[in-house]
Amino acid sequence: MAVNTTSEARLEDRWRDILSVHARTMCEIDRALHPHGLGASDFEVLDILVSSELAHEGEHCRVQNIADRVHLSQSALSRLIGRLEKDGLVERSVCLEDRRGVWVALTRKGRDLHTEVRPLQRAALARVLNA
Amino acid sequence: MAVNTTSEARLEDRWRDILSVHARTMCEIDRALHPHGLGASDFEVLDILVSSELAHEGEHCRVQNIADRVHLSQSALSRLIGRLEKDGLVERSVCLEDRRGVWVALTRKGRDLHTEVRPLQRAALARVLNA
DNA sequence: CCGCACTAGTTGCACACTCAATATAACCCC
DNA sequence: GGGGTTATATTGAGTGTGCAACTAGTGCGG
Repeated sequence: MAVNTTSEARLEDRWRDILSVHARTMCEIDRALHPHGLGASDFEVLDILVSSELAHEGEHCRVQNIADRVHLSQSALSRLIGRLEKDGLVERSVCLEDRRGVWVALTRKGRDLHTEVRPLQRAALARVLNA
Repeated sequence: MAVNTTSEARLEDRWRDILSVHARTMCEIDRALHPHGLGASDFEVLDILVSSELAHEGEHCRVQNIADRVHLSQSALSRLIGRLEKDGLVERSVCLEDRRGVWVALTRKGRDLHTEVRPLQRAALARVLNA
């Protein structure tokens, strides 16, 4: 039982740690990106789109593919993409081969903004995670 | 520069890891506690109150002391305590020695609910963190 | 070919969160 | 001791999120 309670305590400590690091990093990223009109999740989606472009040369990416990589509900992601589109950072278009799906593609503006703010996000990561 | 880019990539990977573990654990805890009318943050506050009771024998705790331990804004915490009070789990009273502050004390119901759901939260932690 | 189950994405709704402003109380220094 | 500053907690406004319901499209089996 003693073992059990100490292992439980370790788990708790670890969880507290995760909570703390998560909160501080999130906050730091938001602070760095907010002046550019982006939140942490917005950047994450932009980042995924860029890396996806590099990976398979395609300019577009299904919403589904983004959803797999980001920890957001379908609806939150849908609205997030809606906001990015409204800001002219991405474009949506129906996927012809499966008309249930929609393609999401970066615009020039989106790509530019990403290259602009990427260093800021990385710096924020470094500040908190290397502390 | 090569060093720089790989260390950056490590940072990114670590961040992705934190994000993933955080999301899954949060979700698991919420799922376990929701049937009892609590969210993860609610439980965390209850847990803090219990441990504070054990620590210095006092039955009450300043809002400030809770705020130091939980990653929420002042206003979010105030409303959270308001909800707990509405549900009869805690009681608020003005702090006599410093009348700016307010005491927060567990009710019997709050203590009971905590002992009831604590194992569930621990189990959720174990499920995700030991995976 | 039609129906039926399944998948992809969006929308309505409720709710918790943050930021900024506010109220009240305490501290402090002249 | 009174006026300015700081500390503590609450409230108002705006926003993002998750759940559940919904629409549209696919594909399989009879």
